[in-house]
Amino acid sequence: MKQKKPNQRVRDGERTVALLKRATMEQLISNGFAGLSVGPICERAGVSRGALFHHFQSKDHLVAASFEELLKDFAKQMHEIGRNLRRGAISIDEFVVRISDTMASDLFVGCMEISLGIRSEFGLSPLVEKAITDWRLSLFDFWNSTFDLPGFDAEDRATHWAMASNLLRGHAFSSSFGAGPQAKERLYRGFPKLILNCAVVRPEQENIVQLNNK
Amino acid sequence: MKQKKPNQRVRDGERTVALLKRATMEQLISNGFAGLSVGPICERAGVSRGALFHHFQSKDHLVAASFEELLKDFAKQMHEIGRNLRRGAISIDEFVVRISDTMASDLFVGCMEISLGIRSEFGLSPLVEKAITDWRLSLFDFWNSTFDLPGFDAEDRATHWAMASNLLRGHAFSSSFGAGPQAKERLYRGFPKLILNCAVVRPEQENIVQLNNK
DNA sequence: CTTTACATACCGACCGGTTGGTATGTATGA
DNA sequence: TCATACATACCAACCGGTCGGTATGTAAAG
Repeated sequence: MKQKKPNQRVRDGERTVALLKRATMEQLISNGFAGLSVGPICERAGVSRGALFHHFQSKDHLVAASFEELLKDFAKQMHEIGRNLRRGAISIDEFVVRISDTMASDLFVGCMEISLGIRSEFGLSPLVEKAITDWRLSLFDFWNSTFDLPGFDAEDRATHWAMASNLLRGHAFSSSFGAGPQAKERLYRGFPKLILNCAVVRPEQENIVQLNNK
Repeated sequence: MKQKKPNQRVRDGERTVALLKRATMEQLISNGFAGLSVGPICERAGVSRGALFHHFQSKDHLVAASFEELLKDFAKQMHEIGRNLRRGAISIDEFVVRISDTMASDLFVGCMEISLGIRSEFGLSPLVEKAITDWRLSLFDFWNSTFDLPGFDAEDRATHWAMASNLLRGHAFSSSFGAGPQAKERLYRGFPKLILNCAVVRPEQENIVQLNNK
């Protein structure tokens, strides 16, 4: 009988791992890659150092695992926004506001930190490589499944998404850098004009060819 | 007798300061903000710790001073490219290649590192604030003095530059992140189409209203 | 032209504190 | 009894920064 009585002592590996991953991303976002030390991470998670190194063979492995989850969350949010647009739940203007705000959120700060981090932390790089590739594909997939671009061939579509994502990335960067509130308004005006004038929202029913499953 | 025998000590303050600033930016670019320690910086510069702290009251002051120079170099390069376009020394296509390559260079990696760094290093932030503001103005100035945008009012122009710079920033970021070579080609195609189709290169003779002198 | 005095440039040992990682011990549950 | 989950104490390496002392340049005094 697996009666689930409330434990005093928490002895739950999965929970500890989840706490550690969440604490790692919080610490990364608030203190940067340079301030990403195991001490504060453990404190945040309410877990001892021993527990950390019991579940992860090194700090890099913890960081990589946490980052992977962050990327998944990120992609999930973008897909969700696209789905809402196709469902008609939000307008195009609202769509633009939401994707740019998502891009300019803490999630993306985390991505930037890691991206710069792996330039010098050679041990971390191979651990996150695959997650980043998957993430890129997933975002391209989001764009393709949200918009149709009549008359565009494959390379045109790739260029179109490259420009759209560059715009959002650049905005995200300057925005978490300390740009004024006008920056947002300008993106809300400029993005649809430059990027979406040739795009058509795919109808909800349309079945999309998935580029990568899962 | 003041014979100039081969000295152990060089004794040239300006030279030492310049060496330290250069070494700091090199170290920042190659090892990131997290790897920006005074030890390696001194080693690179061929100078002792004592000399460093003789000329700079803290590491943050050194970093700020170095960053300031990097931003000036950066802005100077952009202005130079704009001048070459107006002189007719380079084509529009060549112009696009050069500004996007400059944006995607090590100089910008340094900017990103510092930008993220000041999010958590509160001591550094006030030391670089002014330099960043000046840099922003200088780049906007570069854009305005290079292109005329017929029919655009002040806010339109600001939005236009915001989009152009966001595109370049986003490209720079993904490019130093590990994007493939197609990313460049796509920017070379997409940037003129989206951004420059409504812009006219100002003639060389035209006198430009300077937004900020120096 | 010397001698003396003093400011500046520089060196490298050293300090307290923090880092990622480990070795060891203990509570828990099957 | 025995593997697992976690805590604690500890380590060597490294961190930014300080300090006493030395080399060097300059300017006034003799």
